[in-house]
Amino acid sequence: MKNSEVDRRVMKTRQAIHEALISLMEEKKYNKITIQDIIDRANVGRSTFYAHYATKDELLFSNVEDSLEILNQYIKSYIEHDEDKPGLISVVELFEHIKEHRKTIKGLFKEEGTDLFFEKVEAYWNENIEEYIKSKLPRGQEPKVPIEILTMHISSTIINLLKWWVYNNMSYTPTQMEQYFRNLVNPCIDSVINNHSEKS
Amino acid sequence: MKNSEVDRRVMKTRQAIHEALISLMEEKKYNKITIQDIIDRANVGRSTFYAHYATKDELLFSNVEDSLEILNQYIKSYIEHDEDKPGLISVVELFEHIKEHRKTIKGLFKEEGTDLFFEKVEAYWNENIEEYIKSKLPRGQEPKVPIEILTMHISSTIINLLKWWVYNNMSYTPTQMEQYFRNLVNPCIDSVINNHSEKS
DNA sequence: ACATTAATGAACACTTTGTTCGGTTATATT
DNA sequence: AATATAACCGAACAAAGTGTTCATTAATGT
Repeated sequence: MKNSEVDRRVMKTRQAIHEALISLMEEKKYNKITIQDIIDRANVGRSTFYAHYATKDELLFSNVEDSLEILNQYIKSYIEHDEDKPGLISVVELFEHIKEHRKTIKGLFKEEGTDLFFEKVEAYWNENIEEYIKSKLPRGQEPKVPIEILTMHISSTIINLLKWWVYNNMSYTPTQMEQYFRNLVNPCIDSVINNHSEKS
Repeated sequence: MKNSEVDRRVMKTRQAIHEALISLMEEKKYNKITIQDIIDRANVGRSTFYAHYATKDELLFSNVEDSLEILNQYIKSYIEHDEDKPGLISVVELFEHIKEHRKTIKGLFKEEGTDLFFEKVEAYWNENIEEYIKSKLPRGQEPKVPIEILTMHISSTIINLLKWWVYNNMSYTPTQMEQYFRNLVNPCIDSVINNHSEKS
C-alpha cells in the first residue's frame, strides 16, 4: 500500500506531461496542440497518457486548478478588504501574480482555447462577487441592474482587463491596471446600487 | 464570361454548405463540427468543399461577414444618435436583431469557438467607439483610463451582455438589456471623462 | 449545339485518436 | 537482497478526419 504518497513514477510522468503542455502552449494555441504533440514532447508512451488523463481538457484543468484557486483568493481578498481600502491591494497583487507567472500562465491567455479556462475563472469569482454586492445593497432596494448581470459584468471586466493586458505585453504596471479597473467598475457599482438620479 | 453574376451551381453549392454549417451549429459546438459533417449534411462532394473554402474558419467568416456588417451598423448608429437620445434606439435594435435572427446566429454564441467571431466584432466596434470617445473628451485633458482600454471595455461590455443574454435564453427584453447596458457603461464614461472627484 | 465551368466520387497518403496487450522496468516492502 | 506490485513502454489496431488529385459526368451561359 502506498503511504498516502504517490509513486514517484506517477509524479514524474505527470510532471513531464504537465511541462510538455505548458511548453507547447508557449508556442501555439491550445486548440492546435494534439495529444500526439504532448506525448512526443513529454517522452511518454501513448497508453501512459491515457492512463492519467482521458482528454486534453482534463489535463488542462488538472494543471490549472491550482492557478484557479490562487486567482480566486485574490478576488476573495479584494472583497474582504473592501471596507478599509477598497480592494487596492489584492487586485494589484492579482496583476502582479499574473506577471510573475507569465511564462506558465500566458498560454492560457493566447487567443482561442481560453474560453474553457475563463469560464471556470468567472464561475469562481461570481460567487464571491455576488455575495459582496448583495451585502452592499440596502435592504428592500431594487438594484437598477439585476444582480446576476452586475456580477457577471464585474467578473468579465477583470478578465477582459487581464486578457488585454497580457495580450498587449503588460505595458502598464499592475498598479495602473488596478486603478483603471476601479475607474471602470466603481462608478457603475455606485450608480447601480445607490439611487443616484439617472441624470439627463 | 460571367455576367458579373455567379454560376447558379456555385450559388447552390455555397448555400447548401452554408445551411449545413448553420444547421450543425444549432446542434453542436463549432469546434466539434468536422468538415466531414458539413459535406455529409450539405450533400456535397469532398473536393467540392475544398474548391470553395480552404478551411472551416474561412467558411465561418464568409457566412458571418454580413452579420458583422449589420452589427457594426448598430454601433455606428448608437454613436451617431448619442447627442439627442443617448443611444437608446440602436442598442435596443441590436438586441432585437439578435433575437430575430437567433436561429442562425445562436450557434455563434454557443460556448467555445466564439472567440474568432467576437474578436472580429470587437475590432469592428472599437474603431467607432474610440472615435466617439475622443470626440467626447475635452481637448488637452487626460482621461483617467487610457482610451484604448476604455474602448475595449465598452465593446467587451456589449459583447458580454449579448453573450450572457443569449446564453440565458433572452430572459429580459431588448429594452431592458439596453437599459442595463447604459447603467453599466454611462457612469463609468462620465467618471473617466469628466474630472469628477475621485471620492473616498 | 457547344465550349466552358462545376460537381462528383473514388482513391491517396497522411495524421490523430483511443484502446489493447504482452513485455519491461522502477518502486515499496519485507 | 529478493519479491510482488504497480507503472511504464511501445507496437499494433481500427476508426475517423484531412487535404489533394484526377478522370468522369452534368449543368450552364452564350
